[in-house]
Amino acid sequence: MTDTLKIASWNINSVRFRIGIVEQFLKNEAPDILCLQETKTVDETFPADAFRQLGYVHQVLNGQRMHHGVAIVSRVPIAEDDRLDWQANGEARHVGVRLGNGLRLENVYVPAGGDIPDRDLNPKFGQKLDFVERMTRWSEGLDVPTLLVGDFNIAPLECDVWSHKQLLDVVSHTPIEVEALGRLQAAHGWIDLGRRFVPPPMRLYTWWSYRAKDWAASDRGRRLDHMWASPAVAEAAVAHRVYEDSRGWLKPSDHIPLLTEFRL
DNA sequence: ATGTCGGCCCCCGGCCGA
Repeated sequence: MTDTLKIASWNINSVRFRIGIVEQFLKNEAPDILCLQETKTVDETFPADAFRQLGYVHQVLNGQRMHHGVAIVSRVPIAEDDRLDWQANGEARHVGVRLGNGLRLENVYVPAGGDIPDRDLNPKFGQKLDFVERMTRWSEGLDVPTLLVGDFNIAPLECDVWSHKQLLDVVSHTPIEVEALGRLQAAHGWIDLGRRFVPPPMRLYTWWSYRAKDWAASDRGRRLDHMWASPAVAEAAVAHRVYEDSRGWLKPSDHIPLLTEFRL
């Protein structure tokens, strides 16, 4: 008997403000597990009941006041929850769990990194690079099948952005970030599921700025969100897609959900 | 350079971070 498992990841930009579209997404797609980033709430005011009513009774939260915050909600049991601080400053940017089948699921919100791509002029950029470096050290020591998902805030490939040339100096697509992300990927042999299923040079974006007059018409997107799998886990992935519809919904997040289906 | 969001509060307009 084969068992399918559908896992979603979404930077929601305030889970309380957008709980309505989260419910809509869960009703439409019925993933087994949803990983959220930028929940922007402490755990006490996380909309736990709304998720419970849709069957997502297993909830592992790592929230904080005002900014950041991550969560995993699930219809299947999750255990051994873990919260790592890859920035060493107390911000809530990671939560990990283990599934019943042994798979580890790690949900991360990498710092955006500010506007200036220079760690001397902009400490936030340095913190972002240091965060990715700590993830790299962590990846080197990984010895369990793992799925790493979330908002990495880096679009590595030329076809991951609307204009490679115009974004070379824009934080999220600078060579220094792309190289750091490359070292992270190599540290565990991570398989980029997005590009396994939508290979270059195909267009694949997960984020469109709120500042565009018409996000769909200008289509100035970036692929900032990712799902990376250990090699053995990637073998079990049978489908992957992004849910672009939700960017056009009322009061949307600027990010869209990613979905991967596994046959285990 | 701009644009638009959500959340916050010496409470509702002006910031911060994205």
